[in-house]
Amino acid sequence: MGLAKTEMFTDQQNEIALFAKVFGHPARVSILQYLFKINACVCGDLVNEIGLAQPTISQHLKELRHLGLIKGNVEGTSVCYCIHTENWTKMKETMLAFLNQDIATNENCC
Amino acid sequence: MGLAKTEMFTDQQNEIALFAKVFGHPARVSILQYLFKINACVCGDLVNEIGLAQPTISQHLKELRHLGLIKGNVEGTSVCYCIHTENWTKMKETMLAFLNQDIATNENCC
DNA sequence: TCTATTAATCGTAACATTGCGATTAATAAA
DNA sequence: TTTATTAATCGCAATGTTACGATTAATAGA
Repeated sequence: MGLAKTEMFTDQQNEIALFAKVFGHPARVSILQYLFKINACVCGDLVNEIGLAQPTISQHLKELRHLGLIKGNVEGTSVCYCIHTENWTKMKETMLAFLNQDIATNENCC
Repeated sequence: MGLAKTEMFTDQQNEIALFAKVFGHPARVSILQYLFKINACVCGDLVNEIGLAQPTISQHLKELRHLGLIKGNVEGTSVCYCIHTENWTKMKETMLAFLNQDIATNENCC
């Protein structure tokens, strides 16, 4: 079908999946890493930096913005993007809780 | 097109995206959480636990297995699954490096 | 051997994602 | 006002994902 049956999962599980999904494309990973590296607003040069067409980058930026992980503000004809630090921290807590689940090694097992 | 242009990204970026992608569905998040909670091999009852059809669960398990995050061994007519702890730890390091990127608050910015 | 049980695989329908050319909207500069 | 610049949006083709009924394969138990 192509669409997940979100109603059978908890809000937390759906939230983790939503965040993970947005990291599930190397272009978005690359955009985020670049924004961290530059450590400032980036006005436009993401297209040159990443190497995908302008509409494609714009679409990836939109997804990141809609999840709240980046913010962009208009500056003349260009738009400046940077990491939304508060939301990034919140997202990180959710993801860390998932990744840091404890594994008490079970001997009578696989 | 539906397929990412992986050749324009680093191995690390593609790896992060691959791990994130597999977490990008609540059923797989749920399966992993259950395996952690039970903390043992789970023989078959994932279908009852999650609530999706058997072929669907089997497909999700296959993806988790192919990425190496779980392992399953045959036990009679059933198959027992559990977390692949070494690989989980490796994956965690990769993801943590990405999530923990430093944000030096930039004042002359957004 | 026959039958039940369990899980993988096949096939397919419905929907989502990715990428980009073309266009549009908004502002700046001339 | 006209023209350039920048980024969003539209529209679409190609491909991927999700879900599940039906089938198959493998083994256990009668």
